[in-house]
Amino acid sequence: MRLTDYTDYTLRVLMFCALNPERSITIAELAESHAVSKNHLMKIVNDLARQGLLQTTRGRGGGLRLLKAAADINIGDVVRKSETDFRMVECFDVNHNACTLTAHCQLKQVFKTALQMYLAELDKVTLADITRPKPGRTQTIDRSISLIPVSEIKRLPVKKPVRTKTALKK
Amino acid sequence: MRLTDYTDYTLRVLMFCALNPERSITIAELAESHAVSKNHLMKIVNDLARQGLLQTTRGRGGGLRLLKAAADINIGDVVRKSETDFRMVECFDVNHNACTLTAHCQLKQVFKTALQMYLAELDKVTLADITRPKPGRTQTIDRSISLIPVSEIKRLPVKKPVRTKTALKK
DNA sequence: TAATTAATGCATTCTACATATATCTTAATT
DNA sequence: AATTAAGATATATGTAGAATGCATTAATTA
Repeated sequence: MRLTDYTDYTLRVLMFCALNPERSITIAELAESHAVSKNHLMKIVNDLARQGLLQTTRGRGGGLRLLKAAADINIGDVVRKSETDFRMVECFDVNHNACTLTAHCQLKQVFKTALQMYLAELDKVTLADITRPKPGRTQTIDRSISLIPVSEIKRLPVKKPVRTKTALKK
Repeated sequence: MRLTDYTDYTLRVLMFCALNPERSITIAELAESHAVSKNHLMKIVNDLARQGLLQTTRGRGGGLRLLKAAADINIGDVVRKSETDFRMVECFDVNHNACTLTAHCQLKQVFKTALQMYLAELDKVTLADITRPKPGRTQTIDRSISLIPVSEIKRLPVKKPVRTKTALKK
């Protein structure tokens, strides 16, 4: 179960803008800072603009700007819109009443509820919440997000090997 | 955000066994009933056996049997073990303290909590819960799970088109 | 009008998941 | 003993969706 990088970058774009509200951000700048392809970011930025979250201006001096206050941008909403689907269990569909007899539909309900809990948690958070510097630290002057290159991240041993499971993990 | 079919089938195998506790289930039977490849199911069954959930016996008359009471099999545990990873946001890792300065790590925390909520919901449910026939219905005699073929399911218009988003969905 | 920036569409690559093939082991029946 | 029915294991192939890349167009401003 994972979210796409697309969603990840979507959030980063928003955060970057929220952290630099006084100026216009270019896609090129984001691309360099996050070590992602400009093209990929363009789609993301474009989607966000269509959603009314970003103002984009072309031409010299152009770039991106948040159209809403960070406190009015809900993370749950953003994730819901950037993920393509939330398919949990691929079970039966309406046109078969077989499922009313089997217990299987109860499973469906279980996952539905779990998903709701997940999203409800994200709904509690706004962009402002996650771009507020943590308390108990002297506020940094430059608030641009500094990130390690994605290329490096991918090499970190975060992921479990693969589904080999030749040996029973104790 | 989605779960794999692997997890889906894992649950179905367990449910099938739970619904037919009195007899031995063969992989061939499961494969036919669920319209999935035998090979795929074999891996699943094998994993479940390694986890100590299933007893498998080879040879004529062999098959599968649950090793634990359905009420003692927790859905959260099953899902945790069958999914390969739960990566939400691909952000920084320990060896970079940069993240302590940025707000980004707060995002990480948000997703971590959301995931916990999700799994906590599944932890409330056991295999017995989801194989208990719904109340308010005469209990069916044959309790084998009847499923429509996966091939058909896949054709149902459950999924959102794709991420085209050429037009702003209102 | 030249330079800078985003918009768009299409093509390509990559990867995890799903499926297939083949061979081996174990056990029961005859 | 031979045969058949079952699972075990390893390897290979197919595939859908995500991630990138490339090329062209449109808008804006100096």
